[in-house]
Amino acid sequence: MVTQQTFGETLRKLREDDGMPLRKLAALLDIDQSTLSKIERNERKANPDMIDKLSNIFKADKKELHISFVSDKVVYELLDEESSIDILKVAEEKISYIIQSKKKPNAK
Amino acid sequence: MVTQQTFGETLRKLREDDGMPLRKLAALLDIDQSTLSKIERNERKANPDMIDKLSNIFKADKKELHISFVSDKVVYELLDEESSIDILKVAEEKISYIIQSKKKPNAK
DNA sequence: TTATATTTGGACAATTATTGTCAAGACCTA
DNA sequence: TAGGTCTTGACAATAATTGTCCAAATATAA
Repeated sequence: MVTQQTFGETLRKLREDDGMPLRKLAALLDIDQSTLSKIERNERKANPDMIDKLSNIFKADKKELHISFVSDKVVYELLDEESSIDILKVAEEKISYIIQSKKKPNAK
Repeated sequence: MVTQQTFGETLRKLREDDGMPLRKLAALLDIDQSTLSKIERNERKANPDMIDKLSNIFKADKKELHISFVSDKVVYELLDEESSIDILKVAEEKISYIIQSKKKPNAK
């Protein structure tokens, strides 16, 4: 398994592997270059709209980018938590339960 | 394993099992009763300060309440997501990686 | 060195989200 | 009806997020 990196790190790698300057990518994404710089260094959260554009520009898998993006938000929320792994387990149970109830809506 | 319930549902159960009216619990927590009503029905997020008070009032396990509270926030963030389980897995990997790097700060 | 390109930092207003509060309405039980 | 309980919706105050600008810093090349 690949060592997990943040969305920003992923983005920076995509861009640098492509040899594209930050300034140009920012223009393509129609955002300020300082904003993009901050996103790549995890100082700011990305905008979900970016994902579609990024996957087109760099021919990257859209779903992977999306998962990387949202999981970053989750991690950010748990950074100061002690029991973060336990919290994720419980969150997973809750979500599984919600998904299940959607499938069998008449279950009590 | 107990079927997972939301923080609000847990709270309402604690209160009703105790036979305490919402109005009174709101007073003990020093919040408006309409706010508490909304929290119990998951219309609003609870304030983390509530957890200490609740564990004292109902002699409930503070850590469990805390995990229930934070995991709710995570679930809320993933409600509209399709790949929520995948996202949680990735989030867990990222956090494990972060925890690990804290233990061995000189690892590359 | 100088010149040029690139990236980062900090401040700021504008927008959006969250929070606490209130009062009225709905619900229930006697 | 009356009394207690809970819910609803609206609102202002506060806090968080977002996008933008421009100067400072860093890197690259000549």
